[in-house]
Amino acid sequence: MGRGKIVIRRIDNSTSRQVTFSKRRKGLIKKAKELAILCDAEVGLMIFSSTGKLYEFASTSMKSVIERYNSLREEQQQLLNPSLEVKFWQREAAILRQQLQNLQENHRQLMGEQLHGLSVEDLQNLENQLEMSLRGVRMKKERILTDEIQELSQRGNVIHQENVELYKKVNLMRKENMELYKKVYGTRDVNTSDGNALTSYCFDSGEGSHVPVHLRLSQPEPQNYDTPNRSKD
Amino acid sequence: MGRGKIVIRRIDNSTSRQVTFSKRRKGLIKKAKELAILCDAEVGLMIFSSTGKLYEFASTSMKSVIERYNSLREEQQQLLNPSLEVKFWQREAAILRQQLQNLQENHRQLMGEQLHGLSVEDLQNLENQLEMSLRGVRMKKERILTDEIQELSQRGNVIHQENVELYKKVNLMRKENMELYKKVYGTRDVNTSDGNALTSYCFDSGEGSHVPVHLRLSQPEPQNYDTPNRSKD
DNA sequence: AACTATTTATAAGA
DNA sequence: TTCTTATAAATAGTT
Repeated sequence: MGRGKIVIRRIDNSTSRQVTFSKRRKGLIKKAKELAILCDAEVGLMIFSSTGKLYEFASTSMKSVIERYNSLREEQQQLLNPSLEVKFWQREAAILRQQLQNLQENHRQLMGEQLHGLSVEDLQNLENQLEMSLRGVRMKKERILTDEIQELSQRGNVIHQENVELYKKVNLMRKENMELYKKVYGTRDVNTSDGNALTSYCFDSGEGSHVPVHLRLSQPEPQNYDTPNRSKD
Repeated sequence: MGRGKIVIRRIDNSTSRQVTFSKRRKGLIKKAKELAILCDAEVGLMIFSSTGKLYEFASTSMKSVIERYNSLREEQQQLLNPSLEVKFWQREAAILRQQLQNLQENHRQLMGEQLHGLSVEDLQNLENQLEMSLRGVRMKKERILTDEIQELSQRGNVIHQENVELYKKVNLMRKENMELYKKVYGTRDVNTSDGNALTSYCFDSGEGSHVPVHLRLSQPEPQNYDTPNRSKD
């Protein structure tokens, strides 16, 4: 991650070590912040430089982090206030914090935003009605859209069928034209004769290959589009 | 540092958040280790996941780091005599308990449980919230469907254009055929002559009018379906 | 959990 | 210390 690769081992040069400490400490704290924010974690970081200077970061407060840590590492309770009452409240707060976080998680998953000051007896009925009405609208709209897709597919198929029929006719007529042409001009080279009658032959044979390209119109696609729609819901 | 740039903000998706937590926690601890080794520093790192699980790193021992930290924060420790500390945690617990109750109430309301004393204003808020949560999914689905409709419309139009071109060719060839026919059979009535050459003429003139029917294929529809989507949300 | 295209961190140099 | 730049490393999105 720099001009050259380095081995992770104590930097002998004091100045270099100081510079690297400064850079990396900054980077480490930045990453600790990002982790706390991105992942909703509580992070505490304490760094003592080789000269004894303290640098710290805590997503909440170092006190809170240490208390929490100690409540999970009870043997270190002695480091702080040994009062039983303090312990009691620490544990209480830890439990509450845990419950709060669990509930927040659920709540966010449900709504994304917070609701305030609601408490009414018919709220459940109302919510159910609301959801049902929204569901109805949604289904209706989807029905319309999928119907339209089918309609379009069918129209496309019909038009394509006509396309195919027209090609057949063109080919048929070309053959007839050929024969009539021979009857008119005998075995003479067609390219050297009256161009007026020939333009249409060349026209057709030159472009005849580009229609079949569109033969597959909307036959497999409607199914393919449907599947992701459902899996995304 | 990844396939795309990200904004440092809580990751909404729980699975993504967990994966990212796992990756970045590992990276953060690695960097803490490196800093301690490279720069001869004493580092302590505590990470509580959003589910409350503790991950820690200490270059020496967490006990040592916390002791050192506390000894450097002694002035603050002294401010927190036992009685003050108890008050601190009582306050902490009270705040958390209040938050928890608020959240629990909201949660129940969302789930349609616990219902007492509903006001119209609260109801409106709830309705809006529910609608908002549904909006995202709905819009995404509709986007997919309307995209598919446009795709089908365009394909239909392309094929229709080919159809029109083919009709032009057929008419052109019919004219040429007519003239050639006259040259072969003179002014005799065409209907009494060799039927082989005639079938295609009748075929075309009989069906020439039904293609323009499909000209309007799905030109106004995509816009019409879009509008109600927005007004309904 | 592995893969890789990208972004980010940072070693070296000024 | 801070800036710059070439390069190593981390990691976001994907499979």
